[in-house]
Amino acid sequence: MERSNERGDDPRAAAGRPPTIRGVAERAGVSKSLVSLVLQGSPRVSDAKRRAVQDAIDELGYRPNAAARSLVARRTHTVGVLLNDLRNPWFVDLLDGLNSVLHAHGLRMLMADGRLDRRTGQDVARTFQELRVDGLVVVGTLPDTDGLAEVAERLPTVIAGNHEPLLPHVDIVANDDERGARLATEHLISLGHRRIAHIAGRGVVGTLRRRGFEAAVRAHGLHTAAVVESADGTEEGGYRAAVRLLNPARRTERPTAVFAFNDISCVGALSAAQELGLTVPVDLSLVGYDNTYLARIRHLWLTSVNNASHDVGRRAARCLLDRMAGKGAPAGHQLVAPELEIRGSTAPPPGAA
Amino acid sequence: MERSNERGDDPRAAAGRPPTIRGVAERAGVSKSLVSLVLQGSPRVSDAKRRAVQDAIDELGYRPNAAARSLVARRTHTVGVLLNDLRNPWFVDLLDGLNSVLHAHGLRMLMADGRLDRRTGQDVARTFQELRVDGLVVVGTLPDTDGLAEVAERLPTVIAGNHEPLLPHVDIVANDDERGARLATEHLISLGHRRIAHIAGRGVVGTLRRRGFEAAVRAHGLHTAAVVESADGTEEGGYRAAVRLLNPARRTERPTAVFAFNDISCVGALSAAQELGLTVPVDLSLVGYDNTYLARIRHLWLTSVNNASHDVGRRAARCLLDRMAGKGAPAGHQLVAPELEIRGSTAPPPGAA
DNA sequence: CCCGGTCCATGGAACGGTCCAACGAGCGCG
DNA sequence: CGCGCTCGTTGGACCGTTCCATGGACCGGG
Repeated sequence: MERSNERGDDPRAAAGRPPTIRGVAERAGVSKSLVSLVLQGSPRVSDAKRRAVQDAIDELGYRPNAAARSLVARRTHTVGVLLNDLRNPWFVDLLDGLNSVLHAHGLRMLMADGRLDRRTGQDVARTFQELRVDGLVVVGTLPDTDGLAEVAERLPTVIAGNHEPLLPHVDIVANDDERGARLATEHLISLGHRRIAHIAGRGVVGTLRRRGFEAAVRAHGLHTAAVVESADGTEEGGYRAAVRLLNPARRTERPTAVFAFNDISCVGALSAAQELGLTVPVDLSLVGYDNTYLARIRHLWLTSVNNASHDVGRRAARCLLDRMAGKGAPAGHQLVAPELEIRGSTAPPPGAA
Repeated sequence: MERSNERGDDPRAAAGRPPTIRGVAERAGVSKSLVSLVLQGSPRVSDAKRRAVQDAIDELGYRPNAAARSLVARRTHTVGVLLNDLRNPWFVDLLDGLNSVLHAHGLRMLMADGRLDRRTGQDVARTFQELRVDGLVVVGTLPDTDGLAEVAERLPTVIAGNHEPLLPHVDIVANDDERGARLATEHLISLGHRRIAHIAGRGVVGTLRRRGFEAAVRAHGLHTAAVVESADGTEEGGYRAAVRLLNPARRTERPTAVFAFNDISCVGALSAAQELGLTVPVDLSLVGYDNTYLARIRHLWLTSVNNASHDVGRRAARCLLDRMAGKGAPAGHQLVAPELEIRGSTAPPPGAA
């Protein structure tokens, strides 16, 4: 088929409005019902008419109107994904996992940025509710929990990569942060470290990772030498916490290893170490969390806990599919086992044999 | 209002389906037309009835159905944003800029990941067309250009942060990559560097940045000492290109400065320098592009070209608004002036006075 | 030849909103 | 007192689909 840029003879431009199913029907010389059948791929249509309809669709450049369709079908085949904090790209693998499963079930994903909620006063969850998406996936931490609670009453909802809020019929899928933190800490202990510090993060995830750290040091009788500094999960926060921890004034008590809340604050700690003249991993070992591409950068090459995002995404998708199928199960809480990814930022402590 | 978890007495759960405008009307003892008027904030409604309707809406938890609404109004007040490569978060500021302007005009943004096009065979642009979004913004490079051409014939479309494809009625807004590359290169030249290399990237953006580099070195008569290595815009690619450039075998000819296609490949070059025993910026100066948060990490602290993403986003939004207003102007091509952000990865060359 | 069944095809009633024409009440004015 | 105007409110048409009930053509069997 030739395509022309001149508006005149292009049948697609004939009407000011986009072509409808009636236009297609008229052009193909059939009823709109038949066109509808062709669109659904019904087998009870003769080949001749099917072809005629298909040709008309192509010639007009017809696209079904999702609004009209979902109005009567009462399904949109669309899942809303609420993202937050696009700057911290730990969720990218999670989205891949989500999409692979959802797409296999004929669902498409639309994303919205939850950060904008606060910034501009729009309620993104509400937008998805008005669009009548078939389901909702909340990725990570959400600023506004009240709005979500209301929406989740009506819409199959799953929270992925975070452990809160706990809501009546909302499943939670995340990596086992406490276990991941234990893995990281035990790795340091097994290398021979005795004075280990933790740079903590905020929220439930922060609490869990801190708890895992504390459990591990306690289990090995190292809790008296363990320190925890609070931070906010940013590079700046990690830097400042590390400066406090590595303060040269109390040199003898300085930790030989630091487990940070996430990769980005771990990088902050790395900078602090460098400024204080400490070489990583010779003088100081560092472990991050999330195994983002930051950790994989050669120049940083951080040992980090892989939070199994892809798997979390896939499982979240399956939970959502179950909910959408109408199984009114009580809210579940799935934990996926994280794994430690050992790279160049950890080694035995300075005085080790 | 008390909220209960028991389904029995919650009026919201009365019907299996979500409440409609008729349900609200019935409960408020008015006609559905009046409810509609209240929803639009019409002034020709008595206060008493307005309150009654508002109460009914709250009690039922009513949310207007966007599908029904857009069907008759023939507007969705929604703009589709096609993202690509979520792993490279240079576009985050761009989205902020976009959103600020679009939201001020009563439009909401929905995002979709274009990478999925190829991976799973879904056509995301088509999805937006079926949803009848009012406009489309393409952010960055798109895998499938044919599909876009077709959609752009029907939908007001703007490309942001990339210079292609060139389509009949599609505006392009991006930073002036050629100029940014000149800025970066001239900064190195003014520091005293004479042997300067460029790690090139792919696509039109890659070509433009390379062209800017070449123009600058030529203008200063340094083109005979200039080298260009091809790469793919990844850390790995930057690393490999840098290894080739800094090869110790031809030590005397080694460049004293490298301008990389983007921050991430610049980080790759940084790693290569480190491995070869070169100290940045003492032995080697590095400049990146995009001024992502990578460049701002203390431990990296790269001099980088700020691509003015926020501004690009705002301008793209304005272009789209103009197109949506029906001004059938020919495709425009706006360039926003980038600025150099000088940090710690650049200094005078080793032998400088 | 008529009847029942199969196979394609069709008209029309939803779906949940918006918007327009129309309508009654109340009021001021001639 | 009646006319016209404004104000607040309402019924109904319509948007573009899906789906259901129905219709006609054709065929084989009684």
